[in-house]
Amino acid sequence: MRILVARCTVDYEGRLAAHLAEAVRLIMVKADGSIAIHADGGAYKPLNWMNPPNNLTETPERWTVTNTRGEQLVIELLEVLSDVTHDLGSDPGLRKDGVEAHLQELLAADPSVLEDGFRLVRREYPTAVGPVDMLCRDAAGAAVAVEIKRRGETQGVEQLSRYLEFLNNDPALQPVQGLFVAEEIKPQARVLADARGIRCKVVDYAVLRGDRPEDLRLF
Amino acid sequence: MRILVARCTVDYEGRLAAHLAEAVRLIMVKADGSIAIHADGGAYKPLNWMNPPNNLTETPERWTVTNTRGEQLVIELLEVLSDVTHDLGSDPGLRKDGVEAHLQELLAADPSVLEDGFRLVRREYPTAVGPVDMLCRDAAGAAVAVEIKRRGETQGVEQLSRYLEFLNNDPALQPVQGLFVAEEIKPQARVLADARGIRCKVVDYAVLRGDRPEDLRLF
DNA sequence: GACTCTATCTCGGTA
DNA sequence: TACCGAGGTAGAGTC
Repeated sequence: MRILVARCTVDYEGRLAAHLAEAVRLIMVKADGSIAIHADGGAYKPLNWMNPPNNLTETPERWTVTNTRGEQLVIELLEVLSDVTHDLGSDPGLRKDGVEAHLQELLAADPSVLEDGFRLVRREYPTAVGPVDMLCRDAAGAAVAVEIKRRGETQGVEQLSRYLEFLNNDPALQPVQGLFVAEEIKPQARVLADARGIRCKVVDYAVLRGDRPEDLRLF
Repeated sequence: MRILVARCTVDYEGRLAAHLAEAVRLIMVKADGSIAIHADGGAYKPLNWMNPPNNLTETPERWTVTNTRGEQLVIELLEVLSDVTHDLGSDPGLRKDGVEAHLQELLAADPSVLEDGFRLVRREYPTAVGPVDMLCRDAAGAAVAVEIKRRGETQGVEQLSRYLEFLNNDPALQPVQGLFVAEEIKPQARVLADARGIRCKVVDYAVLRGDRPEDLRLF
């Protein structure tokens, strides 16, 4: 990884046009050829960047970075304050716990959490417009399509609506109800779900995993 | 900005749990207190990060970063290869041209571009499921809900469908037609719009802005 | 390669 | 502050 600190201006032409006026910034060139330009604020996003693969043409005053999609980044170097290179080696990568996939696994393992008497028919139940996260039968034997999200937004309700539209064309299943499950459900998503006759259920990943019994959450 | 290159392990506990095994990485500490940890690949995303405001507790072997939302990042420093600090000063920021907002402004300024006789009722017209980009009346006085995108995809059509569903419940407006406007409309989006009775209109930002007259685009 | 969906999305706007 | 939507979304998985 090459780390440059320099007073510079930057121009990007590609999916849109963007310009950075003169200032001191960090320019990171990674082993895969990617380039990122950071200011001294905002943890996550570089001001400008180019994803690999890139072609870098370098002169002392100007770097021109192009890629195969017709995007171009031009860095005018007015003053280089530092220019160092470190060999970082490869990274073992990030291990995560608590994403939507884990939520799905826990709910599939015990669907009765969603409602008494629920039993799982199939995970990733296929429809013509994509797979439903879970298809269940309730205590009365009626089919229920379950869509699971970490954050419940209107988009997820739309997704479930589409699945229900198709599932309700299957004589072996119909009528199919909808259940929208998330750790957090936004007001607009709830309004839309109500309008579509879809029920909502909020769950807690930590509780499902058994870390914190439900009654302890009162504190 | 402080730039550390170090062999380290990292643990994050917050919106989810994540772990990074031992490796050499770049640790960036910005003036606003934000922290980002980068590997030598992937231009954009740090492996781990903490957004400001943060509280950083530092010992030679361990950094503990916490914020007000109960998130915590712990960095175990096994070997520090470099530790430098640069004063970058403030950044004038990024100027962008060609985003959706600019498209909206130009169309709001002259809705007749969309169709002869169109006049604007209101931008960001509110509904229970979110605001429509523009509500217009056509030459005959009929209401038209307009959704504007840079890239027209099925999602945008779904969005407009949702608005229309609710707008058509308003006796003062109904019947409300839909018009989907974008610089580029994907085939699938067009098919879906047709199926929903929504009209499509392709516009060109440069032409609207007046840079390039329509007839010059033939070359 | 194109399409789909998630994300510790980030970031900006607004009520 | 919370909510909403755009983004050069990026990045991962699937077909």
